[in-house]
Amino acid sequence: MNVQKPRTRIQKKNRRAILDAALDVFSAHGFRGATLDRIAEAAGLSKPNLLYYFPSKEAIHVALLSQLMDTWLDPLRELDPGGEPVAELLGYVRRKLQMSRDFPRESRLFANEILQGAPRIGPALETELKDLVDEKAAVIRGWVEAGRIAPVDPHHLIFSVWALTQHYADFDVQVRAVLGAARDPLDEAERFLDTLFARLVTP
Amino acid sequence: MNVQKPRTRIQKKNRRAILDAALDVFSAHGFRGATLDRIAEAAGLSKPNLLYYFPSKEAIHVALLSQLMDTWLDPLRELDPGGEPVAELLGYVRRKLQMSRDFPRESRLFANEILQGAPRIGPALETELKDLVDEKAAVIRGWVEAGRIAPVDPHHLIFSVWALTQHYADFDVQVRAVLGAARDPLDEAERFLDTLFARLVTP
DNA sequence: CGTGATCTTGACCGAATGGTCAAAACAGCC
DNA sequence: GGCTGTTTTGACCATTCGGTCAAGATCACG
Repeated sequence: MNVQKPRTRIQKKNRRAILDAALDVFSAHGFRGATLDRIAEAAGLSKPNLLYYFPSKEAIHVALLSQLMDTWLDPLRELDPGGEPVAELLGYVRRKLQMSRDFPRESRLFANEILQGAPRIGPALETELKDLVDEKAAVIRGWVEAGRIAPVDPHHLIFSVWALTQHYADFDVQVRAVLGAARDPLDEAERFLDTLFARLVTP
Repeated sequence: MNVQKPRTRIQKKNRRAILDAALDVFSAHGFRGATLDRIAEAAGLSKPNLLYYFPSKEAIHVALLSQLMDTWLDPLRELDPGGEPVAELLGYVRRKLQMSRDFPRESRLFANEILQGAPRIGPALETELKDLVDEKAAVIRGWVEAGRIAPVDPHHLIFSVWALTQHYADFDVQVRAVLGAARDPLDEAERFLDTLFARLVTP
């Protein structure tokens, strides 16, 4: 199976099922903690059948990560240099938080990878990621110099968006343990982060 | 070896060496990714010798975590209800960031545990951690109601301190990849976070 | 120095795990 | 129905890993 693009209906369906199952297992147990048997079971396939569609456990992991990188940066890509600065930044925060809500598994998969020192997507960080961040940081710096937002380091501003939004996905267990069952973390986070970033960047 | 407190000199030395080596390995590879052989090698002992001091891999991990929980909450414990609110909060941020600088391995160990759903310290989150946070949150709420700091949700304020400070330890690889080799992330973070929280809580 | 307790290790074990393979089952098409 | 390429699987393998054990080395102390 060195098929890059699934051709048949069955291939498309099974590759989807495998990647979805693998996302479950990898994000919950990390790369080493995940086993092919568990992934196979979750996907409703036999282990050899898994390995018919992907050459190795590593290949599944890489497939997930590279697929993730794309969508992961979308919220930042949408930051519009021509828009109203404060509204643009608050919109970015809201979009990023929405990703924590919609794709917590992806967030944890990413967190796991970075925590282990990014052995598989290290290179992509220094190219794809850095390039995009530098580009948007320049935009933000422009806004600062024009006096349209308060003076802040653009890179660390972006880091703070990542840290704060991803925290609610990655540390979900902790957040819920502290808040108690009655409260909705993500709902409250939306209001809190709105306030936080509004105070931070409004001139 | 059901010794709780090391008695002899050798025991003290070797248990220290093991826990330090285990911290290295666990924080870098996660629980499942860590092997007794690696830990033993890093500690300069043979594997059976390891298991003379600790009954199992799990026991080493638990020992690390419970030892960690203690020091991990120190910065928050020191938050003084009688102090000047803004200075107290900024001091908390600075202390917490200092922990990311001094104990990045511990931070990653903790992050790994929470990411996996806190299978080993889950209970401690809902008791020890929650109790402390609730207590300090009440203090902060008092400050808000007295008009001494700007109105913010105390729990999410604390979460934001955790998220922002731990991000620089846990996602170090990513931060460095984006910033480039010439910049010192922690140094810049200190100034940035000072600004951020000052703007957030100053009435 | 002798002796009992502490410490260390080589050899080994069973279970789990990533991966292989050849053969069977199946799908699509004439 | 028969043929070809695709899909599925049971049986199997080599390695890794957590953990055991019995015997030997070393230490503390009278």
